[in-house]
Amino acid sequence: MDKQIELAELMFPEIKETIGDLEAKYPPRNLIESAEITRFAPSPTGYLHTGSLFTSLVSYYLAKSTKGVFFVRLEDTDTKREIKGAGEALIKELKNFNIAPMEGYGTDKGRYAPYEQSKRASIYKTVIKELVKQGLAYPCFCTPEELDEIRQVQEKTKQLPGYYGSYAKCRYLSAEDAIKLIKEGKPYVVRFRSNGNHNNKIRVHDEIRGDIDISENELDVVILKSDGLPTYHFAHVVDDHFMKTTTVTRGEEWISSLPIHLEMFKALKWKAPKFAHLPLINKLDNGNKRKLSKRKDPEAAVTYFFEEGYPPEAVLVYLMSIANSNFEEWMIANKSFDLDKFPFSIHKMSLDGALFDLDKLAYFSKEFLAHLTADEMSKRALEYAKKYDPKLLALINKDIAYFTKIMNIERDKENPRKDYAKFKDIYNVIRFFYDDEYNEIIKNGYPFNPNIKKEVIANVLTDFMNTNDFSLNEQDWFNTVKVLGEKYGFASDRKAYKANKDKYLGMVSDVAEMIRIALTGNKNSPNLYYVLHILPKETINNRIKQAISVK
RNA sequence: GGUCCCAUGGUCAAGCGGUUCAAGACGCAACCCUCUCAAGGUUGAAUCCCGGGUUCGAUUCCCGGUGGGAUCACCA
Repeated sequence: MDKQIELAELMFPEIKETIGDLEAKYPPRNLIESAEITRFAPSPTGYLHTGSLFTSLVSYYLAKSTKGVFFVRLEDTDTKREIKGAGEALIKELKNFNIAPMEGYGTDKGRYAPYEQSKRASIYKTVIKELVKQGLAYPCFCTPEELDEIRQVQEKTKQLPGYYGSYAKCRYLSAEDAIKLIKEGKPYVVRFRSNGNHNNKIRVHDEIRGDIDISENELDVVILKSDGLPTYHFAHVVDDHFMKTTTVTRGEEWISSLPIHLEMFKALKWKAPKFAHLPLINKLDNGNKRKLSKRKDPEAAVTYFFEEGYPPEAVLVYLMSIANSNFEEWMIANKSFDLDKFPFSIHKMSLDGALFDLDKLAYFSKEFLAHLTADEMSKRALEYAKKYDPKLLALINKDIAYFTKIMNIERDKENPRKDYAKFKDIYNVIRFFYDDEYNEIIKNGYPFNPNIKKEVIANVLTDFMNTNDFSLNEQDWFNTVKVLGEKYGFASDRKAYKANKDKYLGMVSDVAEMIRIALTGNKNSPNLYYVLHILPKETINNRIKQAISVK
């Protein structure tokens, strides 16, 4: 036993604290019993993943709905894959979605600091030192080649792969031999000594899946890498213990390593937190469902939503509709997009992974954008354009009041227009309002109906230009269009036209189309009445003249 | 391949042994409305993976199969 202590001292001479000291340093939280402490623990290896956003959303609202705490911890122990600045970017993106951590990394709050694992090395070592003393962890000197060999043998003989039992050579090394090897300067990792048996089944409870039967862990997993940093398995156990996490929320892919974590909690005599393994968000690929992949799917990174100009609120609402399917009905019943008011329940989570549905996102997004005021819409569009859409920005910058007027078209109605699912859509819909863009649109001609004679079109448009009354309300104005049409042989309504097609050149919709094409260069546009009231009168006349002259 | 998870329409899903002709939403189709479009309204097509049990009765419970997913690193 003395030898064990000697070994531990040799491995961690700088560590003077004990686990007891740490317990004193990180006392229990002072919260009501039902409060859930959740966390988001990303590694800074890239942009925020849509799946991570989903997990964060669930974690955040689990904490919020129980008056608990949602904190963020940076899992930056993989120095090889780490991308500089990714941690800050992750937080920024999270905050953009209004999922602001209440504590930890990215905030100035939290008494369980540090919240970056790279700064917690001494904590992990303190725990490992004690584990070594107790013989529950040991140094392993096996080389990658040796490990490879073991695996090959196991594969050939169809045995459970991994470092365990008789394959775990170093677990049988005496403390003396280990001391000798360390003194010789042999590089090593630290492994956890498992007492489990793969053939034993244990029943564990998952907050959203219920009971799961899994095999005990038998592997002597690495807990401290040769670079002195812990592996995920160990860091998770230590951090979630000392940070007092009550429910670990993470992706389903972690279920298979749950036995490892559970065994470590047990070995350390710590109470394990509850676990909630969330379904993965999938994507249909060639008829097969698969995990949303950062490499293949643009929507896997949340930056995609920013670039396209989906409002974060809509993304969140969509994600919530996946998390709690009753949310959608609640949202409709309460006419509210406010997730904070929704009674979220982790127990209503679906068990299998949803396919990411951009159509549905677009639907929520249209709803959301349509219910913004024109000023809000305009402001947000400007923010978006500044970052991602220079063409749109150029238009907005000409005259923001003009742009806001355009955004206001039929916005205050009971059923507002739903032209935009994302800010990226705006440019194409509204560019005809600007002369340069208009000229660009008509460069290749006007899409006038070839069945109507050019001079008829010219006559109608000229007459319209000379007689249009801008002071009328929408209904009265349109009646004047009907009258105008009748003057040139167009039926004033569909019924009349259908009843006697030979008698007419067309109907009022054909007249409206002429005006529309002259004014916008397009066959489609928002309600003409509003277009006429936004375009300057001079512009209207110029465009009509231009349309007539070009033919 | 071993292990684990999952299985209701194209998608998200209600359902939790017996009035449900199996909700609702998105999408799709048709029609209505309509100056076009975006909407809005109405209607419609479309689902319980298969096979055994248990039961008077299974979409619902159990078992097996099939299918899909996840995981098997000094990555998280």
